[in-house]
Amino acid sequence: MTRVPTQGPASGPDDLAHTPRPGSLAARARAAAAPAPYLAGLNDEQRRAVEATEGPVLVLAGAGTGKTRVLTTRIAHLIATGLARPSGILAVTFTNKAAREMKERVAHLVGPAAEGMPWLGTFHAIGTKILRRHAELVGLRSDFTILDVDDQIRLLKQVLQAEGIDDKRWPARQLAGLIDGWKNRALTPQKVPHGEAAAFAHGRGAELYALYQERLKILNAADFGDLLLESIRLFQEHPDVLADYQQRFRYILVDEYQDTNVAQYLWLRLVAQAHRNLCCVGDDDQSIYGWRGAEVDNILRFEHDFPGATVVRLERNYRSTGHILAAASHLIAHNEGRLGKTLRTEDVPGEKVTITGAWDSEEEARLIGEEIEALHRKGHPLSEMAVLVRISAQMREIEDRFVQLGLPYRVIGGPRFYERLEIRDALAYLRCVVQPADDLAFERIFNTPKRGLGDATLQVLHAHARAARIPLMEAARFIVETEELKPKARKTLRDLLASFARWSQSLETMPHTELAEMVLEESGYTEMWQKDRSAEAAGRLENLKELIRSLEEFPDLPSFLEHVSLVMDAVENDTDDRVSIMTLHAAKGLEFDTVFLPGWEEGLFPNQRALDENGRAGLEEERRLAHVGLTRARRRAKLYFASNRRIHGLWSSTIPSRFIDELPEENVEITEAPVAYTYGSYGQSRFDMAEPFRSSYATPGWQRAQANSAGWASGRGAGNFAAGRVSGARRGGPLMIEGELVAKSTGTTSSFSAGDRVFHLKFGPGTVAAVDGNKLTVDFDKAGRKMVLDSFVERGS
DNA sequence: CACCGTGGGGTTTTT
DNA sequence: CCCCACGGTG
Repeated sequence: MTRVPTQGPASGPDDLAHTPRPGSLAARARAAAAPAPYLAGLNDEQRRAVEATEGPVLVLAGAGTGKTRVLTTRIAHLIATGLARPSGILAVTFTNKAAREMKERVAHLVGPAAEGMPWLGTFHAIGTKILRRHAELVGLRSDFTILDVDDQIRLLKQVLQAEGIDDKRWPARQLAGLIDGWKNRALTPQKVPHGEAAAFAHGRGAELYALYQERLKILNAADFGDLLLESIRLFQEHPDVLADYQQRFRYILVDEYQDTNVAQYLWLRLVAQAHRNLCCVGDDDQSIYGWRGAEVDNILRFEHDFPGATVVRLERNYRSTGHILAAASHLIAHNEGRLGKTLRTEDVPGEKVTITGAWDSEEEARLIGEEIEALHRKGHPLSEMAVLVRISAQMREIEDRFVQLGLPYRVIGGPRFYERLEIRDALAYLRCVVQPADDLAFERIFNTPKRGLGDATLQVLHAHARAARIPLMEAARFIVETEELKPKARKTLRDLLASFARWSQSLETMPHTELAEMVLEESGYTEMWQKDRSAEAAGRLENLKELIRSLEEFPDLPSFLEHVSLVMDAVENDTDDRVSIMTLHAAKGLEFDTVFLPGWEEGLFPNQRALDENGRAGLEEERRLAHVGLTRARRRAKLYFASNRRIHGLWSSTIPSRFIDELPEENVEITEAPVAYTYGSYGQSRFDMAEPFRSSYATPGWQRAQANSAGWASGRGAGNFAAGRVSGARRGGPLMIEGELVAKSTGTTSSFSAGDRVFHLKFGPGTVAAVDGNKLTVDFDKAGRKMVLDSFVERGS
């Protein structure tokens, strides 16, 4: 158990603040030793982390201990001392926001010298940059497209369909999840463990994964996982390329190391091998992305993986008051798998963490609203308050209440700008203009707005595209010259193709913002929303305008699209005074004066599913989440639990979270139970007991949770054995994704000649009258003379 | 081909 | 309870 001094005597005036007062002993000593201005104000450990430039370094930085400051100062130090040029430093973050922030802060410290830190960015951005330079070595072209999750699922659906797998029983989404997980662990299709592959479509998981990868290569596309996985493959298969980057990156820094997954770890290890100047900063107690493939083990094993590593612990917290820090530290001390840090603060004890029980979630929302209004009346800005929830579904009730109260709020996270329907449609148009071979983009918009081109038309396009191994739009160009489609569809499609050809031509001659506007206008996309009478339409039009506006910040369309596919968030400059509402996950890295934490109930938090699926590890991750939540607060942390909550529409009674039991008595204050609550005879907790603090695992909460999870487990997992292989679905050579029409043509030359007897699926038997490239004029026995594509006929008698 | 009704399923989320 | 995706109908 970690002991946390909450109000011990301050050890000296210098410890009270980041910056020693000028003239103080410490300041004078520092000035004498090394007058580098950027080092001023660092505490001893922070300074050690900055100055230990050589060899592997692990900085264990607890919440609020100045982690970003250490990273940025370290970069400044490397540049200022001449140890490295900006281009010789590799600095990796997880989010674009973190990358942006780091860039700004480095620039602030070292001025224009930091310009051009070309290798500061997210894992994925850096992976992309490297891949584009050597794309041909991994079977891509340098202009490969990056697929988002939507595209990925659409593509997988096609693969499943082609393989005759019922995507009801085996959803593409699920397969996408599996593949994602495999990629996170750097598993290529060949390396997927047999047992795991068996979990999908009767053991065909790995095979489908392989087929998906083939399709990606054909489309000249990479998904997010590939950005890393393919660069690993590049490094492994081309040691000369790897050696080049190893030499280039003299110093490597990694932020949020606890969030790295296996692929990222392998990638780092490859790149860091030569100089071994790898500095990882992280906090094992803030690892909350295990479900997404993050491996806490990476940080726990650092000293083992990089022998001789310097380990620096940053334990002085500059953010929270004593009570909050003590509560958070005691809570996290219940975890076993941790490196262990003892957070200290020299701040005042401050207010105790409050715990409030509500009758139901509605009352909980009401109490939070009232508290916020009370604080606001006392002069606390709303922007310094946040409500942090475990799952997004909790937000609506809170929002409803805030709306009723007229309390301004903003939801952080949620569907992001570039994920909105209208934005993705607009982007798909632009992708088609820039990259006519982008099949997934074309499919997305080819009937948006509705222009009468439906599934039937799409199937015809697909059939020819596959047979001829050409992109959809190219296939369409052939098809509109024949009579495969009904005249109406043919004309519509021809017009659409003509538009795209025109737009693509304007790429060179027209400013890209104007072009984008023109595309949306002429395609009828803008008009579609103008005509729409629904409530969202106006907002969508606004968003489209915003999209055009943001285009101005880029030199051309391709660089804009690259940015979008890697950076899914748009920068918010909302400076209004509003309360923030977000999930605990979204809150990592942020801080507020007052933090409201509703929903601390068994089943919700810790989340039942996390417990069911990951047992003890799941529980520990939930506890880290609780720790993250508490440590977001500077002055006030307010916990809530409800005795009744609606889960999937059904009311059920709930009991307080075991995490509440794990908070030390002396740091919390149980606020007056609201009247309604005393009527409830639900779930005993320490709130109605004489002796409140017993072992957590003996509480009714724990026992009930156990009972529940047993019940859940037994109710699951039956059935799933009937998918069967659809008979007749053939699988051919590597490029035969679908066992349909036999590929005979590569696009322009036909193997048919006049007089051949042929059979067409739609028109029946006939005789070839003339051949023009891949187009045939056929006299059909029943349908008369038609112009068709050779890929739609078979040799017949 | 478009619309509407039903049914199933429903953490957390970045890149 | 609420959102989505699919299947049937006009």
